[in-house]
Formats: sequence, C-alpha cells, structure tokens
Amino acid sequence: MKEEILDKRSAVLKATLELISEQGFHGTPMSQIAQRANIGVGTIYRYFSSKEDLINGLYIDIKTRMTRYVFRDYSENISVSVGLKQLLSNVIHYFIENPMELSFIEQYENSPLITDATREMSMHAAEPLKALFKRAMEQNILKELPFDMLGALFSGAVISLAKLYLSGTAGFDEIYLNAGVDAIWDMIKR
Amino acid sequence: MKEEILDKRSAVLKATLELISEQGFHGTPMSQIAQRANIGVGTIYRYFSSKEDLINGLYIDIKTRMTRYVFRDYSENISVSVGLKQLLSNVIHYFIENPMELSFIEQYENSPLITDATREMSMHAAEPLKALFKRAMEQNILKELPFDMLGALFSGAVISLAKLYLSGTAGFDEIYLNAGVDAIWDMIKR
Amino acid sequence: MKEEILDKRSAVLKATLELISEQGFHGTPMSQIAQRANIGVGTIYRYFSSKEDLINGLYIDIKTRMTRYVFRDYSENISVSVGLKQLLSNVIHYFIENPMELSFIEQYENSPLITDATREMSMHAAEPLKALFKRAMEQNILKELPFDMLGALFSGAVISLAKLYLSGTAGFDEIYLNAGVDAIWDMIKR
Amino acid sequence: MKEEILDKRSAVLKATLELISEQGFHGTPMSQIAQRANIGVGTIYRYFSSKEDLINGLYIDIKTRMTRYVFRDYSENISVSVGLKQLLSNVIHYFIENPMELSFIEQYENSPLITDATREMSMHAAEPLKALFKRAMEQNILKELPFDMLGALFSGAVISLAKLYLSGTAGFDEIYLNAGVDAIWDMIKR
DNA sequence: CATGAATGAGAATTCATTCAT
DNA sequence: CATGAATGAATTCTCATTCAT
Repeated sequence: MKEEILDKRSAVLKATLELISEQGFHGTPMSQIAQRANIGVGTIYRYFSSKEDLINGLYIDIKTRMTRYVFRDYSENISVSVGLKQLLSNVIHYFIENPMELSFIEQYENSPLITDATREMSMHAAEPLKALFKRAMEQNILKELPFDMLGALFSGAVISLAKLYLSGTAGFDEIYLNAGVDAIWDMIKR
Repeated sequence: MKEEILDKRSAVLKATLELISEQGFHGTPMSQIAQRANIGVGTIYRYFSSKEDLINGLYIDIKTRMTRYVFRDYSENISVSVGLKQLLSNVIHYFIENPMELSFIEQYENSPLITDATREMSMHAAEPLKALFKRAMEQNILKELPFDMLGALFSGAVISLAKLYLSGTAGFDEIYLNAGVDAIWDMIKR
Repeated sequence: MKEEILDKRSAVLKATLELISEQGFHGTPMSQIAQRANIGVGTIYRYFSSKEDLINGLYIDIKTRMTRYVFRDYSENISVSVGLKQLLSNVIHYFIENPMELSFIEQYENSPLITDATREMSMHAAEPLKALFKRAMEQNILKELPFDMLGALFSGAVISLAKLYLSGTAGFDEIYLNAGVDAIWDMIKR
Repeated sequence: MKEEILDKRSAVLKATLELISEQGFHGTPMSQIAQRANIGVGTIYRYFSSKEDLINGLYIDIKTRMTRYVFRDYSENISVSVGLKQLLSNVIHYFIENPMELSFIEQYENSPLITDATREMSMHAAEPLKALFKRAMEQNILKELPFDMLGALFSGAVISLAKLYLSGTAGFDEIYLNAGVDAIWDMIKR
C-alpha cells in the first residue's frame, strides 16, 4: 500500500501531477484531485491555500527533485566537459523517465499562472548549472556567449529532444539519443 | 482607423491574440475578446463555432503567416547552407517581431486544447523545412540524424533563444543574436 | 415547384408546423424556420410581429382548416345522430391525416404560450359543435350533461384515440378505429 | 416551518413543479427554481445532472405518487366493475387535488423532452391498470377492444374531464363529476 | 420589400472555496 | 483535523429581434 503511506501533501501533489499532465490545469477540478488522492476536497486547503498555490507548490517540488537527480553524480573532481555531458544526459533521462513532469513543466512555464517568486526560485535551481558553465568558460571549453544564452540554447534543445523521444513517433533508440546529446554539445562547446 | 478597416473575423483574431498572450486561454473570457474587438459577443460565434474553434483558428492563422514570412526569401538557387542560416535567422526575427504570437504558440502547443487535425496541419507547414533538410543531407552538410530530430533540436533552440531575447533580461543585441544563430548551426551541421 | 408558389406567409406557417411538431417550440429557432421556408429571417417579421405571434397564427390557421374539414359534409338535413357520428369520424381522420397538426395542437394547448384571445377564438370554432349538441339534446339523443362536459369527454377521447393510432404501436386498422368511434358515441349518447 | 424540514431534493422538485406548472419549462430558469427552493443554483446540480434530468425526475416522482394514490384502495377482493369505477374516480380526484401535477404531466407528455426511458417507466406504472382490464375482459365486462385502446379512451376522457373541472368555467359540482365518470364507464363497458 | 449580419440579454452549467459537522 | 455539501460568481453559448443595405 505504498500509496497510503504517502503523507497527504505528497498524495495531493502526485494526484495533481497525474491529472494535470493529461488534462491541463483548467481541465482538472480540485474535486477530482481530491478524489484521486483519496482525501476530501477541504483537506487540500490544509496544505495549499488555493489552486494556484498548489500548482506553484507542485512546480517547486518537481524542480527540486529534478535538480537533485540531474546533479546527483556531479563532483568537482571530474572534468568539466565530462561533467557537462553527464549533466546533459541526466536531464534527458530525467524527462524520459518522468514524462508527466515534463508535460507539467512545459504547461506551467508557458502559462500566466507562473509567479515571479516561483520564477526566482527556478533561477536559483539553475545556479549549479551556471557554476559549471563558469568553470567551463574559464577553461575555454564553451563558446564565448552569455551564460543565460548558453543555458537557453542548451535547455531548449534538450527539452525538445526529450519531447520528440517521448512522442514515440520517431522510434529512435538510445544510440540516436546519444547522437542528439552530442549535437547539443557541439552547439555550446567552443 | 486601421483597426476599423479590419473585417470582423480578423478583428476577433487580433483581439484574441493580444489578450490570450498575456492572460492565457482561461484568463480570457469571450466577452472580453468581443469588447476588445469592438463587436458583440454573439458576433464571434458567426465566425467561430466555439472558443476552442477560435483558438484553433488563431493558431492556424499564425502558423500560416509565420511560414510565409520565414520562407519569403528562400529559393532553390541559393546554396543550402545559406538558405538554412537565413531560415534560422528569419524564424528568430519573426518571433522577436511578433512576441505575442510566440507566447500564444508556446501556450497552445503545450496545452491539451490542441486538436489532432491542427497538429496535422502544423506538420504540413513544416514540409518546406523538411525538403530543405533533405537537400542538405544529400550534400552531406548536416549531421546524420533523423529529420524529426534535426527539426526538434533546431526549433527547440531557436524558440528558446527568441524567448531569452524577448525576456529582455539578457540585454544582448543583434551581434549576440547572430552568435546564437551560429551556435545552433553548429549543432546541426556535420 | 409547388413550394415556391406558396405565398410567403403560408410558407412560414408550413415550415413552422413541420419543425415545431418534431422539435418543439423552443427547439426551433426563427432562423431555422426561415431557412426551411426559403426566405430571410427578417421577412418572417413582415408577417408576424414576434415568435409568439407566429405560434398563435399557426394555431388559428390549423384550427380554421380543421373546422372546415370536420364540418365539410355536415348539413341540417341529415339526422343528428348520423351527423354526430360523421363528425366524430371526421375529427379522427383529420388528425390521422395531419399528424403534425395534432402534435402541434397538443403542445400548444398545454403550454403557457396560449393567449386568452386565442383561447376565445378557439371557443368560437367550437360553436358549430355546440349547435349540433343542442339539436341532439332537444331530441333526447345525448346524456343530460353540460355542453362543455360533453365536448370535453368527446374531444379528450377522440384525440387520445388518434394519438394511439398514430403511435403505430397498437397496429390496429380502420375496423378497430370504427369500434373506437362507436365506444366514444356510447359515452355521450343517452 | 414544514418547508424547511423538506430535504433539498424534495424542495427542488416542489419548486420546479410550482413554477413549471404555471410558467412552462422554458419560462422557468434554474435560478428561479433555486430561489423558490431557498438554495443556491449550484445545489440543484448535486441532485440532478441537468435541467432535463430534473424534469424527468419530477415526472417520475409525480407518476409514482399518483399511481400509489390511484390504487390505494384497490384489492383483488372487490368486484372488477366496482374496482374500475373506483379507479376512475380516484384518477379524477387526484388531478383535481393536484392541479399543478396535471398541468405538468400534460406539458411533459406532449413535449419533445420526454425520454424513451421515462416513457418506458410510465408504461410500467400502467401495468396494474392493464391487469385490472384483463380481469374485466375475462368477465366479459368490457368492450372487445385492445387494451391500449381502452386505456387511451379511458385516460383521454378522464384527463379532459379533470381539466374542465379545474378550469372552473363549468362550475359543476361533485354530482356532475359522477355523471361524467358514469359516461366514461359507458364508453368502455360492454 | 427582402435580407441576414450584428447584437446582447438571458440561460444552463461549472468549480474554487468555505464552514458546519 | 478531515470532510464534502452548499454556494454563487463567472463563463460559454443561443437566439429573438433589429436595421442598414
């Protein structure tokens, strides 16, 4: 009964993610979330002050877990280029293994629901990446472009690749995926 | 009074784009669209059978205009690599000049509102790009990757770059933009 | 092109009857009536001041034609009992031959749309029947009941019989119909 | 405060009956029903999935109560002819005592809103009457006509009589009513 | 006269949020 | 604390009616 062990807050987040990733924010009433989470509607409001707060909470939760996953094997000991490629690969794999989270993030980041505070928080989560970029710049490994720009190109391409993979239409395997990762690397490397 | 010369259907599309790009689909009631378009609510329904139909119609309208813009200077006479770089540059500039359209497209393509029929139509619009890629492949100019993948990497990076530019935070100019375009080129070129 | 010979007013009435008998008042927009009548919506308003007026006009039209049909072979020369039975039979046959009119009348008479003026008019149409009843009373042919009551019993049973016949479920033929008419006759005859 | 003791579902049905019987289906908005029932609009939808469902629910409710009333004193011990006359009388009295229900039933049964499922249910409610007719046929008490036809003649006349009585114009009393009942009896008896 | 595009009042329905139990 | 019935503001959509052409 893994599901029942989940504390209520987590159960709500899980239900929200599942439902929103396929039905969208506005296609998902609070009542349905409560039902899926096996709790009463009112209970959601003990953990989140409003639906918007819930959405934001879910975003933060996902971003946190993702950052942890993506940097899990990073250490200052490994070379920058290895580190960056590993990072790249991790991001892709995170999304491939968590397609609902990708779907949610894409919806959320392009919606007007996103709070400035949340955006701020998201920036903060990107700090480690920035640090890595900085080290790479110092070693003349990356193109001489603003950090933000490298990040944007990088993440835009990565997410797009993950989406293509998940769409299933392409039908390409791990090998192609690696080729894609290499291509992205070509984009940012000097 | 340019606005009043617009036929009503166009006025509705214009109003919808403006409002949705900043408030989102669900933050924008039909009544507000009507108001902005200076017509009655009922009139919208003479041109679009439902709100969903309106959204889809707007998407198709935008995609059509964008495709026209992006391929406007393309000809079979120019070299493939020049053509591709021009294309790249055009896409970026289209979005920079039409930020609301970028915002709308991003919302729409990640929402559950998107119809299969519309997705189909969108594929169709990508045909010229595919043809160009094909020519490039034959000349061994591009990496040996599936078309879909090249397209995904390409568009993901381009859109991401345009968004960064528009966010204004980067504050970089045309020169940097060109550097970005070159980086994207590095990603797909052999 | 019989349809096109019809003057517009009649075309509107015909279209209204057809549509309302199957879709009901509120399931039938004015625009649909116009379409079926092959005229513009606005034109309806040249002949009828409002939808309500149209409905009332249709009712009066139907009642008039029905009364004419039902009394078509009546004359003071034939005996009262023959005349009454003939009348009875005529009413049934009118409805059987004009099912849409029956459907419309039943809807209309039970709806709150019916005007006092129209009800008045309807009474007036029943005058010949009353006269016939009076003659019958004087000859001690009918039960000693108020005219209104005889009329109510009579018309209630007749309409009910016609509806049953038209429902088709009973599947009975002309012979049974005559037996039904006889039964109704038993109800009012002394 | 009898009204306030009513559970909400019943309060809604009561309000609906009152309003519809005088204003018709389409003259009665959900908001008005809610107001009359002293509840919020949304609450109606906890008990009925739509306005149509509400109307159907009301019809079933009324038919159930009416059937109970009409057969309340029926038993297999009493003679068939007494039973039938009692039934006849009960139907009339039910409608006289519940004029709004008569009005509603008449509107509903002649409207295109009626569902096949509901019609089915209504047939089912007529079973006891059919059984009684059957017994009567076996004893050669009724005319040799199909059950459906006897039922149609019977109910058509009864309802018509009740309506006349309620219209108040006739101004006849219980005695006349009984005479009417006798007349109807003459119609179906052998 | 005929037309049908334009209108907006009005209706059904949904759903985030509250609060009595 | 947890619940879910109750609420009503807000939204989409329809359609009778008008009036410029």
